[in-house]
Amino acid sequence: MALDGAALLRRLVAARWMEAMLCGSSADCWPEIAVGLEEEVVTAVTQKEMQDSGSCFDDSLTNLQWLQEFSIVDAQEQGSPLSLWRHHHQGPPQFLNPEAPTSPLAGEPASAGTFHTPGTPTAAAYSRVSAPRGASAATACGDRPTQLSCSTNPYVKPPYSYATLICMAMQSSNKPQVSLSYIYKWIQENFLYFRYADSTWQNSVRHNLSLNKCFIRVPRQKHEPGKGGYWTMDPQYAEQLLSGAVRRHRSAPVRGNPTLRLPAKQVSQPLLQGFQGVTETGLSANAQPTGGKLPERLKNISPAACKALTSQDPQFSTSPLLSADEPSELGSLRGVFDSDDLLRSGMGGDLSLDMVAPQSPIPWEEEQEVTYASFAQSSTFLDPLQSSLDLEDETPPAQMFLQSPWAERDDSEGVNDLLGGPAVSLDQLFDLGE
DNA sequence: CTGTGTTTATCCCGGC
DNA sequence: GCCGGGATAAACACAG
Repeated sequence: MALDGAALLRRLVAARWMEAMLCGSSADCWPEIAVGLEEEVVTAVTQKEMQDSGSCFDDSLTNLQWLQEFSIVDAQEQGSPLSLWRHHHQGPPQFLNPEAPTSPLAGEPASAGTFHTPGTPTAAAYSRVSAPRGASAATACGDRPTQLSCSTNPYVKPPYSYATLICMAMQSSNKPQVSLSYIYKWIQENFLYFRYADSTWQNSVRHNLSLNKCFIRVPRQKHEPGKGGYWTMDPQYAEQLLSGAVRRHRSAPVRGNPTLRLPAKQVSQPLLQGFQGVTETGLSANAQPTGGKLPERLKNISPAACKALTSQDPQFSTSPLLSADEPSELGSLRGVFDSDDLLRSGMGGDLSLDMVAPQSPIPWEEEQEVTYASFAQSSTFLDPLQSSLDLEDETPPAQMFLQSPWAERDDSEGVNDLLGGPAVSLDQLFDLGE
């Protein structure tokens, strides 16, 4: 799959932007981020050009001086880094296109330790989980401790209800309906927690799909191979959600976090240290005294590998901020990264939401009404009966898609073709018109 | 057998 | 304290 410079930069900027947003003391992070980002872009583009000499790349895209001038402190006044980019380049960035992949994961695998989810950084506060205490603090902002993201920290359960997660998956698909396996895949791809958690969360997803009236099962066509049906969202309930019927997710019990149920004797030392760190920072009060289950993937991690993992991967890094004073830190962060501001800036043309979503999970936490409104108004959720008529064969392309759902796609075989659904821009989703 | 879908029960938490 | 929403767990049925 071709990865042009535009898509590359889009992802890198988005990823670094989210890192900065989630960086607790990130007021002056951007210059550092920009330097690193510029190096990344140049390096990647060079490699790209070596691989594909036929492609041309806008030099302006690698000029990140605008980014170095950006300060998080000024974010609320200036808008996003993207707005600054526009200011410098006097026009909409060309790398913004609605054909963008539906997740930043394609270019930024979780293993890279970047933040994929522009969700509000309330996840850590939500579950009161901190990263392994003994882990090194690899950060995106020099030696500053990094706020941990629910998307990159396997200890932090996302602050979203399962219904929300399902909605997010549905939205990201740009498809009228999605399969259960797609929902699984999307959640796992976007939230590291669910990669390492045991599969009980999948039961919860199924439970939610069945129980929640928002979700409608669309039977698979008889001639279609495969198991199960498709799931879509009822616009009627989306409307209800729009009217405020949906509440924000309450603080979640921590009992579901499998890493917190690990019997000490089964846990390799770095993880155990992390577990102890977790329990020593106030988590124990919330933790359930249930028996431990060690996620299979973690069971097989040798101490050495685990040590390497925790020392190299920011997702396992520790953050002293995520402890007693975490709420206040996150509160301030939430203010900086307030999604309403994000939307307002998008309405003002300062921020193209295409960059933030729906390619990736939206900051849902604070403005679910808004985002659910987007569902109500989105063409993504169609009449299931009508949708079923338009259902395309999922099998071969879907298998490919599920194996690499966020892989970069050429326009010629764009996501729309693959997904069989209409492309929904964020302008449509959020109805940003006056 | 595995994945999917449904149902029931229980617990936790926040709001009232 | 009660109630509702959400999470978790489990059992069961069904289809491929």
